[in-house]
Amino acid sequence: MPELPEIETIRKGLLGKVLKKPILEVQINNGSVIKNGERVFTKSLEGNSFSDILRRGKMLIFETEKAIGKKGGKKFLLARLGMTGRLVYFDKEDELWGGYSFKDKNSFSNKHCHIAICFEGGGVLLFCDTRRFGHMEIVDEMGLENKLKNFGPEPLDKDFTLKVLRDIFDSKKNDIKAFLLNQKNIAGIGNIYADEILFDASVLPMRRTDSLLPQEIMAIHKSIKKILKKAVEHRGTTFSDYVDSSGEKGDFKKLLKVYGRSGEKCLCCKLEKIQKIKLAGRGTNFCGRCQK
DNA sequence: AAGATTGTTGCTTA
DNA sequence: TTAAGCAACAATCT
Repeated sequence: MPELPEIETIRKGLLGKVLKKPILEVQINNGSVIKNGERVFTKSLEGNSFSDILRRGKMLIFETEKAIGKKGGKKFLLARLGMTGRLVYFDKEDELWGGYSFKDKNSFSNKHCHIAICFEGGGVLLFCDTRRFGHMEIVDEMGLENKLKNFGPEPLDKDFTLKVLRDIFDSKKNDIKAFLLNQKNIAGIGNIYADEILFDASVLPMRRTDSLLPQEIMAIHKSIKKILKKAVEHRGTTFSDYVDSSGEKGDFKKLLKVYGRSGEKCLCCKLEKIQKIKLAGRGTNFCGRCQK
């Protein structure tokens, strides 16, 4: 599942590949992944280029160079990858991991490849998504502002202090697992890292937020920073589908301590087996001995 | 062959 | 007004 570390890895990879390159054409294989009309989408991109790529939580923001359209103002391409979305870039002559290719007009190699953005010089950015939870969307500055309102703070920013986290906890009463998954509280944490963070902080996922002791909140704050930072350094986790913009897998899977390890022995106490329950509608893995 | 997989939204309820 | 809880979505794998 692409979460903050995976999206950040994709962002950094694409920065060196697509910036400032003129977009020659946009090919659409399956328009249902585009929230705009296909014409608006294509018109906003063709003849334009990307001047920067930003990230907010799990959302990628491609800033375009030129203002296009009567109203004026720059447009932004928003990309959300959902569960199985991929954004892969390759030059025409390259063979790509997973067997994707895009050689000529309307020749998508794979039915799960939905959009191809073709650059001058032969480079192609492909948006693929088997389960189609992902979306792409063109917004103007107002639209972008509205989207950004839905996100809590960026957990790896310096501004995300212990005090900030404490303030977000105020008036919340759900379990800590659901709290971490809610993008309005903190941006970018998904199911894998929520479980890993809580294991690292030695806090049980079903604990109510209003029952947490000050030192437990401190531990959670520390673990959020630690786990996400380490996962970014390892270029994310590939559990099933995730690959980066070059088609490479992430390296963090070998450092997972609870996610995907239910029934196996806890790596910390080496006694208890990792349990799996359902919380906030999601599979939730934890050690009943190490987490309190 | 039914059930599990998860990010996000939108609806209902408190 | 704000938060919690949950179903729905989509396709594939076990």
